[in-house]
Amino acid sequence: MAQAVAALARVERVTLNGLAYDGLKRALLSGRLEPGTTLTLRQLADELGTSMMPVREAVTRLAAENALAVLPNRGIVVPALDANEAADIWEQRIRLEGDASARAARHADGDTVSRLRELAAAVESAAHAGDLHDVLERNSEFQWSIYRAAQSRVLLQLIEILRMQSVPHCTAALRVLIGERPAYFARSFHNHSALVEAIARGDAAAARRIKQTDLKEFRDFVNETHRRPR
Amino acid sequence: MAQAVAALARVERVTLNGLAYDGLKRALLSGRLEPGTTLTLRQLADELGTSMMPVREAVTRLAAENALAVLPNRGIVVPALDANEAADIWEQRIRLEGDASARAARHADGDTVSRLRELAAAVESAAHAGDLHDVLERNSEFQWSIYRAAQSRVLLQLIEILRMQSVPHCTAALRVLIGERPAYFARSFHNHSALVEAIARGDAAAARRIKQTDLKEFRDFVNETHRRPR
DNA sequence: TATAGTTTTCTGTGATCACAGATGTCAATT
DNA sequence: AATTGACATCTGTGATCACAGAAAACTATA
Repeated sequence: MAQAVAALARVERVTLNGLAYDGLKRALLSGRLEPGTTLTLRQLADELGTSMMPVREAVTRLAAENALAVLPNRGIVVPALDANEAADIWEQRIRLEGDASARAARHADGDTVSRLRELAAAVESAAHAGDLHDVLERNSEFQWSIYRAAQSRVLLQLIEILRMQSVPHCTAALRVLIGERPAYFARSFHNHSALVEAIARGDAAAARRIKQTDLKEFRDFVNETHRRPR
Repeated sequence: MAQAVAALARVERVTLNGLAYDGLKRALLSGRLEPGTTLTLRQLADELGTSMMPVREAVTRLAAENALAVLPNRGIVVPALDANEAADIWEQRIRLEGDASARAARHADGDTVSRLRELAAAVESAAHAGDLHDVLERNSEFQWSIYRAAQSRVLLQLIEILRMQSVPHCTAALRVLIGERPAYFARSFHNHSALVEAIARGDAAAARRIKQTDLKEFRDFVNETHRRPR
């Protein structure tokens, strides 16, 4: 009994280091940080109310994953991707997130499916309400729920790494698209419900295809935006 | 001119942190660390002749990549994989290392090909000489040269992450196999030269197929060994 | 007024120390 | 003799400080 309690208590050990890491990761994955944004350890430490130490380790971890870059004596920067790197990342994202969607279709049980339906509905209602920040937040929650449903730590790790590099590259384009191409989002929501239904009936091939089509469309929009003269 | 010198000097900035990271990464990728091996920060710091600080950051980075695991107050351990994780890693390794081989076939120039021929020959001669440590070392060098020839930072990053988790899982099996199944290695060398020749003639599909077959055979051997009662 | 040289400030890096939690040792107790 | 308790030792975590390098600001010079 005492052992069970201890096991529960040990589920997650909170460290300032981990807190800083999660915070930065969330900031990257949610698109709050764009390429070129510069940070400093002391500034981040002040924001967290801690010393530089925990922030340092968090930044080091993210730098190891190429999500941040540390400039010798000039701060920390969110790196920009060149065209080749971006293409490589898209290729792998499309494959891995397609894989994860297919696996989700194979592994998802009834509870997971109904949870996904709720999340997809939440995205759509947020879109109708016109709250763009809320749309992005809930959309992110929806997609990660699918990837978690794939029940593969490895897949999740690889997708996280690619997304942390990819999302900042997309956010500027995304902001433009939100203003100019609301039609794109409507289609994306249609894909969402089609994806959930494919998962619901265990159709792995369809789930992969829908997710990959969705990602490719998004990639093309992002590329188109980047090609524009500013 | 002074700028050129500065640019050269800036190519790589040596930090103790990076030194410790590279050292541990090499140890993991070369199979010198097996699952269950425990380390401590102070011990590693003593070995490097530095303070705990650089080692800490290196370990944190590797822990973020799931190559090491830090136990709260009980040291650092090389994690063991369960069957599901191992299967997932194999699946992704086979895909990504196949991708990399195919890309190497598309991108490799004459110099790279002749370098690969040399490295493949070096593996074979080390095998005939019977120096097992040397075989593994040169084999590793050969394979990474192919992956570098793929000219994709992203692919290389993902392969590194998967290999750091996978190699320790394989080493115990590998040691057994070296003793009992030398025939396996002979076949592996044949695959090596076939792979190099596929790359030389720019046959991406063949390069992928050969690499994937090679990896699958190795995976099957490792699994077979793990299934044995000890 | 423009430019070259100096200084000041800010950066990440590394060392040292204090601390709390977990483990293992050893003795006292039943 | 087995078990429980206290204690010593080990661990990673976090804070504080010193330092060298790079950029920026400032000053003196032409």
